[in-house]
Amino acid sequence: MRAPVDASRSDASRIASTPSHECSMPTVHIEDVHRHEGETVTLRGWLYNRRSSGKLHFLQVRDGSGVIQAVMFKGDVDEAMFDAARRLPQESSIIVTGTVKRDERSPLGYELGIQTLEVLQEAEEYPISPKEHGVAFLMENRHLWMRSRRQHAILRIRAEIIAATRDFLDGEGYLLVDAPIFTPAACEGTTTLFETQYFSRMAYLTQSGQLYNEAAAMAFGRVYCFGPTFRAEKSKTRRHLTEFWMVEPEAAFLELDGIMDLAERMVRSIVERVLERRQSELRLLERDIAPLERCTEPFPRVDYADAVAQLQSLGSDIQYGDDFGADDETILTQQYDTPILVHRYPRDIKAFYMKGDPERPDRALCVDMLAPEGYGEIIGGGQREDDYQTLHDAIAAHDLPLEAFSWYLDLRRYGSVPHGGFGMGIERAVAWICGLHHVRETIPFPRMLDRIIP
RNA sequence: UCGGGAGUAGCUCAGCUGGUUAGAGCGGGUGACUGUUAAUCACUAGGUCGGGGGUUCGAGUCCCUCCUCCCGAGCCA
Repeated sequence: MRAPVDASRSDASRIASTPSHECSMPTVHIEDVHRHEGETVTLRGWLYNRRSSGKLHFLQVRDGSGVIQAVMFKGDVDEAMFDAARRLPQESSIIVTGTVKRDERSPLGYELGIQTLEVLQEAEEYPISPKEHGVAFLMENRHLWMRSRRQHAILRIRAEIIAATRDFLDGEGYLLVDAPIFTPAACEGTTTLFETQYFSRMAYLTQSGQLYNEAAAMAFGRVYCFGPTFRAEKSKTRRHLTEFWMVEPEAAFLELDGIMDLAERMVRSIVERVLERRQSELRLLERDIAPLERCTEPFPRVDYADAVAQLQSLGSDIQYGDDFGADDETILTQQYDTPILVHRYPRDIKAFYMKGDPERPDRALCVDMLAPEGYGEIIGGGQREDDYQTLHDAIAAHDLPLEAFSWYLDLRRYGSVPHGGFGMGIERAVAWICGLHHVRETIPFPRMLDRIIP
């Protein structure tokens, strides 16, 4: 669909020299131009930036797959086209046809010698200029900020991490069985839930697919769910979103050591795949990849009590029984080169469904994976309580409504087995792997305490 | 929710102990330039100093209040 032409507006509408967007020349994506050296091709995209030098214009053209410099010589095109190109605003939508030329001066290695330029829409003055901007302004313009190189790199790595995660779990024999988003009650009593009207009653947005995953694991053995989760906590930190994506594998007959093995192998395979396929994106983000490359080494497994003792010797005032503060996590992970697995936290600070450690009854068979470089917890999981009466009592002790959990208790009545799993927060994993300061850039449209627009 | 910080041109910021007509760079517009890489150079337009109230001869500047955003804590993935 072409925008209506305003005859009074400009030269731009007059320079259209091709009758349609389906052009006679082969239309290619910028990421593929290296396969068309010497050929005349058509690119469709947007004007990323422009520089001029008298009788030639350098148009940076982007099409989502990459950016290429298209060069227009005054002698090669008619005067109206040359003049229109000179005044074409940033982010105008365009179709350019020209010859692909190898050029050592180009970062891409190739340039396009322009023969024709068609303007689909002359953009209004674009708010994001190729200069510095503040985070608040960029977040307000997130729908446009997505067009920038840096955001492309991050969101491509996000997609790679998601693909790598799914490929890993599929390869391990785990079946995708997604959990619902509307839920009747809390999965974990502690966290604040978003309420929503569900016809004549209230419902809540899920904060974890785990309970449903346990049902699926009893049906299929090894399963995972992958979807958005919601936390209505008033957390304002660089690690928190109110809507975030989580992948949660869960398996029957999987006990704590197996859970830790699975988490470690999964994270390693994700990191290796990003290092293998997203080198250029990591480079653009100026990510130091040395810490990522060390993830091929085994991840240390640290007992909670040993971690507390270690923290105390490093000057923390943490006491046995406390959860780690943000500083504690940072100090602890700085002692290691790889992610670490901290296991067997006190039961009192963990959710009701965690299974107790038979050897140390005050502790749970649970594990958190803490990323290095101060990125904190990226995985939390553990073995689930599989005894009917113990679970029943735990639900009651946490003041949770038993009737809402009757189906969950059924899983302990009909062939209960030891089982467990974990959840990995996608955005935290992306922030760590990309080396970002804040998770808000790791998701296309972040939802935070004070931001729901755009 | 608590503790700190910030709101001045489209953007990034300067503006001193209150003083006359509020500045710069970038971006926009106009012009110059045949290899620019956040191009450069010249000229030019652009402001309810976050909103409201107060103190004062006089407020961008001081006080009160509200709003928005940033950083950190708690909680968590």
